[in-house]
Amino acid sequence: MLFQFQLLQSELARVYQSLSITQQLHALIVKTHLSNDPFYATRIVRFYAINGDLYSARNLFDTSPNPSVYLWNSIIRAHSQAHKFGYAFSLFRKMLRTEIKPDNFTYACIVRACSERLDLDGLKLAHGGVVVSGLGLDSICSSALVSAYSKLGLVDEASKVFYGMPEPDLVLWNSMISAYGNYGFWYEGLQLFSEMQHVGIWPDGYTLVGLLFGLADSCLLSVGQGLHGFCLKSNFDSNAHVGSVLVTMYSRCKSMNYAYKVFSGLIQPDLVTWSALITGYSQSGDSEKALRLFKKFNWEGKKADSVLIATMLATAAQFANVGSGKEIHAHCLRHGHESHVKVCSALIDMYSKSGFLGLGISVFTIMSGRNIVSYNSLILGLGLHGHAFQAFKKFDEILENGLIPDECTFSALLCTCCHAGLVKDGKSIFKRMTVEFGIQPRAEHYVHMVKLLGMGGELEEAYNLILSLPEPVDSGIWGALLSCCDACGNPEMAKSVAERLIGNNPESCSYRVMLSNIYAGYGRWDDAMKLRDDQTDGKLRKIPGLSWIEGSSL
DNA sequence: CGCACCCCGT
Repeated sequence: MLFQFQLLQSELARVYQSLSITQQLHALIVKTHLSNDPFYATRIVRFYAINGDLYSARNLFDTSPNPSVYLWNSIIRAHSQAHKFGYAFSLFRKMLRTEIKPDNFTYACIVRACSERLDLDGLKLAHGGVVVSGLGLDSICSSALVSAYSKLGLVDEASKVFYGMPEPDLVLWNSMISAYGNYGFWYEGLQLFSEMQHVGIWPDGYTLVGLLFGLADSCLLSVGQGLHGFCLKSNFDSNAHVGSVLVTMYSRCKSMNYAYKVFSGLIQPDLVTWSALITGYSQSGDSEKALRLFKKFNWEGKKADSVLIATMLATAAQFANVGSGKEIHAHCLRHGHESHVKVCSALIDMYSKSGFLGLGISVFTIMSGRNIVSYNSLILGLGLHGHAFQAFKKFDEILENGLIPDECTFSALLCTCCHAGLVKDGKSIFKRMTVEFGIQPRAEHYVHMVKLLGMGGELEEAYNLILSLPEPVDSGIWGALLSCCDACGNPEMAKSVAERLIGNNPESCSYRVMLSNIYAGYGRWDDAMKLRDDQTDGKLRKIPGLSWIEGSSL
């Protein structure tokens, strides 16, 4: 019987995902009473989880007499990977009441779950649990904590965890480099890149993905090329993720020739990589090429997802003619993408930009399963095109239909007010959101409020609003103020605010990038380039062993 | 006997 289990298990590995083989295994261990051994139960629970049958997994778990820590971990992980966080946490609480103590894997899973459900309070509690359990110096928990804090925007918290570790392993270095990368702190990333090699840890594909992603928005082509050279030398370029982030990096730097070169060197570019390239062309204004590539993508029998479809609709919106937009619309009806929020709002956007707002509204009208999310898309669609009155009418309709507006609804309404310059209405809807609907404003709401005030000429009030927020203030909020200053013809204020930010964060380059992008957006190329040069000026030389990065050519 | 942490697109 044991032999039969092993046979079936190898069969399972061969066929990759099979619910029926899992069920056979399950039946087998029940028949042979092997299900009393948590080792077998653990494997089956995992197989059920892979096949998305949480009900059977839970059933097996509940009938297991002596769950081991492994079995607990797999059932908790099964639920949290399926985003059933409520079940995952209640299982965890149940586990705490048993003899079995959670281990580093349990906490890593819980920590990750907290970050995915954007639960900072939960994360802090879990962090406390980690420390109390004596796992504060565990590398697996620490990596999970670094990533989780970074995902919730708390890079400083992440670095506190990182620097608390006496001897970080490769994964921990990677987590911290990615954390910096997520927020465009490329300089900090490169410093770690140098340090890790100094202490004898060799980077892998993850390291490079984190570094390159951090570079993508800063338009530092020479540094990107240097790292690209490093990838080639270390054979990381065959790594699909590295290839994908290289395409993204070059695309964002508007260097489509390089992006295409990397792309065509990949053996099997995946959906994400195709999207990165197509988006690159679309964003660089070459919508013809983006459309041609999308057709090629389809000819090769590949399946687009809703994100790519939304990108294609945005691409089609760039054409004066509504024809290709309608083609993409037909494509998305054929493949059932029209139920996606992003696709719907892209459709509404595409039609209204092509001069057919009516068609956009009818997309909303005929779509099935209209909910608060679809209302949000429509409100945003109306708002983006200056139909503020209709947008507010739709808001009333939401309330009349007994739907409950969410934070995105208010985001769309605030955005509407921004576009229409309705400062008073914006202020009042912001107040209603917090007072009447009890919604805690998020960074995006403040971004809209800052823009609303700023574009209405009340730069001082916008500035004071930001100063009244608790630290750390999201850099996007500052970015909104900076672009308002410039748009209001007050680039001097932008400069002084940005310089103050740069002064307060001398080690961080992201504010330089922001100010540089503002200058670039207004065609002030000299100012922009100077700031970008200032980013690297002398800085790379300060990092030991990295002087090769700049000026290395491919 | 063995679960695992880090990475890509608007």
